[in-house]
Amino acid sequence: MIPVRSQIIQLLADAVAPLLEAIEGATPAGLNIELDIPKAAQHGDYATNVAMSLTRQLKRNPREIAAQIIANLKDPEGIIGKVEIAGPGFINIFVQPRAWHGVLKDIYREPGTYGRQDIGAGKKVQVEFVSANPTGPLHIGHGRGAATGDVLARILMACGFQVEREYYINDAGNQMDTLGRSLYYRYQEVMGESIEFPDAHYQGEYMRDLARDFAQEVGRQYHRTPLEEVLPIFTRYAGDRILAGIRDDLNAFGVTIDHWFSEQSLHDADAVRKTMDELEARGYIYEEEGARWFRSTAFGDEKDRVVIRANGVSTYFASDLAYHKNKFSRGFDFVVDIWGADHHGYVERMLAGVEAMGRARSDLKIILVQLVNLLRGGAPVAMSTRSGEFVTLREVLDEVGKDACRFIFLTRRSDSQLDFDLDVAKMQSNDNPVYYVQYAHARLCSIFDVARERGIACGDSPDGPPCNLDRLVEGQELEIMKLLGEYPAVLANCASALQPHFIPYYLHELVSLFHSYYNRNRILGDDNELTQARLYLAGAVRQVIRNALELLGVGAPEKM
RNA sequence: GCGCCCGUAGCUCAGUUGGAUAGAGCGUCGGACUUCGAAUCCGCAGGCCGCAGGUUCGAAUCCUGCCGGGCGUACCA
Repeated sequence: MIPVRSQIIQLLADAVAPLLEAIEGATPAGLNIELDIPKAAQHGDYATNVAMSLTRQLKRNPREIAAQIIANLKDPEGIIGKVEIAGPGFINIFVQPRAWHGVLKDIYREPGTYGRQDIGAGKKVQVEFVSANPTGPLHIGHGRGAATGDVLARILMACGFQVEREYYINDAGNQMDTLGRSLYYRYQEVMGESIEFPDAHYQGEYMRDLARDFAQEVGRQYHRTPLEEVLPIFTRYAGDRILAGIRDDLNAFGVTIDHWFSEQSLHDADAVRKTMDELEARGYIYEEEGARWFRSTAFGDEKDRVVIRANGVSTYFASDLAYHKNKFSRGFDFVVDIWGADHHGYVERMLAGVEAMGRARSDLKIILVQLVNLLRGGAPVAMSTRSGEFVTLREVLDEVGKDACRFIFLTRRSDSQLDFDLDVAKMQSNDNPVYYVQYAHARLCSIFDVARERGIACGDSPDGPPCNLDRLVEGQELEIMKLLGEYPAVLANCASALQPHFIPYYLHELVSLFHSYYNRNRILGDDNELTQARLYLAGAVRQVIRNALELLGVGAPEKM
C-alpha cells in the first residue's frame, strides 16, 4: 500500500460504499475517487469532490452527502487529522503530520524501485517509435520521437507493463532504389566521372562519405558498370550503413531498440497479400477503377483507401496493415505507435484497419509528436533530407549534450510544437532546467559526503528508523514528504495519458522545494537527533530524484 | 474548401477525464555566501487564459461560431 494518498482514497471509498448500496443500480466498483491537492493550504492537504459528483445518483445536496461520508469515515491508523466540508461540497482533508513518515519508510524499503507499481498487471505492450526511413541520418525531429518513445517505454515498464521497443524499417519501395542510385552516382564521381546528380535524390554530404567508404571497400570494380546490373548492391550497402548509423546515434542518445522490424520481411513472407485476403474475406476490400480499395469508411474514415494500385503494386498503407496485423499476432495487449505529427492524416485509416482486423480501436494508441523547429540564434534552420541541408541528431548531441537534449524534449507535451534554438540551449546551459535538477542531486550527494567525513551515522532503515522523525516539523519538511508521496501518482498519470512531461515538471517542483528548504535550514547541525532526521529526509529526496532521472534517461551526477 | 493540432505573463511552456484566489522557467529590477555546493535562495513587477455566445452550483478546461498559426488532404513513403 502506497502511503497516505492511496490510503485516504481507500478510506473514502469505504465511507462512500454504504451510501451507494442504499440505492438501486449503483455501482460502487466503478466509482473513481479523485483526490486533489488544493492550491490553498487552508483547504487541507487533500480535497475531494466525490460528494458533488454523487449528487445526481443520490439526489441529495452535496454538502449533505459530504456530511454523510465524513460520518462513515473510519481511520484506524490515525492518518487523518481533521476533515472539513467546504464551499459547495468539497471534503477537505488535513493529514496527521506523522502519517507522512510512511512515505519516507516506503522509499527506504525499496529505494531503487520506489514509484514502481503494477497497474499494467504484466500486460504485453509494444512501443514503436522513430522508424525513420533508412535513407539518411536521424535529425532533431527524430530525436524528439526517440526521447518520447523511449521514456514512454520506461514509464510503462515502471507501471507493470511488459514492454518491447520496436523500430519499423521502411526498407521496401522505390525510395530504397533512389537511395541506391544516389550512392551509385556519388560512387561514379569518386571514380572520377563528372556526372549531373539527378533531382529528387539524396544529395546530402553523408552520401559522398558513404561513396568514399564504398570505393575503399570495393575498389573500381563498378566503375561505369550499368546501373541496372548493380543497383541492389548499392542499395543494400547504403541501407545497411545508414541503418547502422541510426543505431549508433540512438545508442548515443540513450535509446536501445529491442526489435528491428523490416518492411521487406513482410513482403518476403507474402504477409501483405495474406492480410489483403483476410480483409477481403471480411468484406472490407473491393475493386474499382482497376485498383483495390480498403473500405475504411466503414469505421469512420472520410474516404476509402487504395491498397493495391491499378498497376498491381501494393501501397505503403497495405504494408502498414500487414505490419499491424503482425504486431497483434505477437500477443501484445495493445500497441503504441509514435508518429511525426505530419502523419496525422493517417491516423483514422490505421485505426480503421485495426478494427477491420477484429481488434478494438483502443488496442492501437497513436501518439503524435509535433515537429521541432530548429533555430540557431533565433533564425530557422532549413531542413530537408533530400537537399541534404539539415542538422543531424548527432550534431545536436555533440553541441548540446544528451541530458539537456532529452530534458528539453521531455519537458513539453509531445503534441505541441517545439522551438529548439541551438544557441539558446548552449548559452543557457547553466540555467537549463536539467542542470537545476542535477545540481540538487549533486548537492545532496555532497551533503552525505560531508556527513560521512564528520562521522554522522545516516539512518537508512525502513523499519523503526534510527532517528526520530517527529523532529521534522518544519512546514517545508512536511511538504517535501507529501510531494515525495505523490511520485507514484505522477508515474501513473504519465502511463495513462501516455505523456512523459509530468515527470520533468514534478522533478522541478520537488527540487525547487528542496533548494528552498536547504537555504533556510541546516541539515547538518549541532542537534544530532535533528540532523539524523533531516538526513533521512534528504536521502529520500535524493532517491526519488535518481529514480525519476533514471526514467527520463538523464544522468544523476554526484559532482558537477 | 474539408480535417487534425495549437492559441495561457515580454519570451518558452505547464495546467484541458469541469472545481475554490490561473502557475513555472527565462528575461527586467532589488536583496542573501566567515557556516552542508550561490549552477542556489528571497522579493517586486508582469494576465479580458485568441474573440463572441452557450451548457451549470462552478469553464483556461465541455459545445457552437469566428479570428490567427502549423500540419495534412496521393493509385508517395
